[in-house]
Amino acid sequence: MSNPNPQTPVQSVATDYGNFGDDLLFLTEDKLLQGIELMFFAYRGFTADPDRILATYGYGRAHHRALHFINRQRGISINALLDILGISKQSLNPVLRKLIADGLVKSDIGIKDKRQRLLYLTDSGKALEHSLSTAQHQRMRAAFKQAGAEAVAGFRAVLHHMVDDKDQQILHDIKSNDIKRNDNDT
Amino acid sequence: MSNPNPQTPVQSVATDYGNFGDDLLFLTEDKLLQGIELMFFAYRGFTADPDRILATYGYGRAHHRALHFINRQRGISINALLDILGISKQSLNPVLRKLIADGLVKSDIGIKDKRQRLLYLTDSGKALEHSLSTAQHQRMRAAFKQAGAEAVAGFRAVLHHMVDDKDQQILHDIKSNDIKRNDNDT
DNA sequence: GCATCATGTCAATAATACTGACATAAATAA
DNA sequence: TTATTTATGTCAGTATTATTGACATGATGC
Repeated sequence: MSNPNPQTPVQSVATDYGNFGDDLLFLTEDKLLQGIELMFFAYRGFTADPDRILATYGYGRAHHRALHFINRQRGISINALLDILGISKQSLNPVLRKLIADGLVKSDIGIKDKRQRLLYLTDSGKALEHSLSTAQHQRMRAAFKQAGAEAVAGFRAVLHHMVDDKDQQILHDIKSNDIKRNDNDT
Repeated sequence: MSNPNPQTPVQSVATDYGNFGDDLLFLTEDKLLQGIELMFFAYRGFTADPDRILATYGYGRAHHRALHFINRQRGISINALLDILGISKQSLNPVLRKLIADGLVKSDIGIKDKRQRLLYLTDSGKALEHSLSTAQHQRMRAAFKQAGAEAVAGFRAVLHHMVDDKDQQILHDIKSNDIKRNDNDT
């Protein structure tokens, strides 16, 4: 929106280097603008299916995120979960309290450090998490399939570069917690 | 997360067709899971810079979205804006009221239909919107540049397929409101 | 004239976040 | 051992963004 009047086209390249050819056309202002709007609408699609399921159980997106990362890192401590979620403990508290009260999450006292509470999904927690991730996987799988393998690699590359520096370490840690895979990772 | 025990790797292809080769490895469960987490962290990065700016002015993300789409479709009606944002008029009301009271948005009576209120940014509205979009463009431009033109095409393709059907028309309408461009779109 | 439409507004509620303050128990440093 | 720090839990107060329901006004269209 640096263009004061979008009724008239601006195809200038959005760099300090000037435009030396069609190879930089993907950096034009209108391409960036479309990227922004795609992020907005795609994220809405991304959350739509889980949101519908959550609503029927009386949960929200915050519960989803907690379930997701507890499932992802079984036995995660409260502090580690707070770091990933990027919220205050006072914000997480009622979410976690409800999940524990409803029997979806259990909290064990830490082994090495007895101050810690280590979080796990119960069977019903796993069941809900599974139904949420299934819905989300379906949409993503469909998008991946339609776009193709090469597009998916591009999608991953761009998103990865969009993640804030402070979150890169978290993202890395989560992945290194993963199973060693054949490593076609990029 | 359909895998009951993520400690053990599952490389099965996430389709009904079975795995007939490495060409479908981009659809494995762990690739989908990474895609989901990338969306989560990338969206957080995507909103981080504008959020910081908005906070200094006492505005939130809802104000940002309103400013963005009013700037994008100058003279947009309340109803059209509500359709894009996907919220109730009661939710938009206080947001818009504040933006108008603060002199960032002005609302004119419709020309053809005098019931309508057509929304425009004032000069100071344009200024704030510009500072927000500049921050967001910078991050996206950096991500685009680092990932490269081909990756950006893939990013766009995947996100486009992730947008909900009900939003595809909206996305299309917004784009067709754009200036005719050389049309290297896809 | 009368139903419908576009908008505005009030009230009540909910989810999700924040800060500040204080408590407890465990670990660790002095 | 004592003192401090750390991990967690909780209460109170507040803000943003959303919801639904209800009602009002003025313009449009039949």
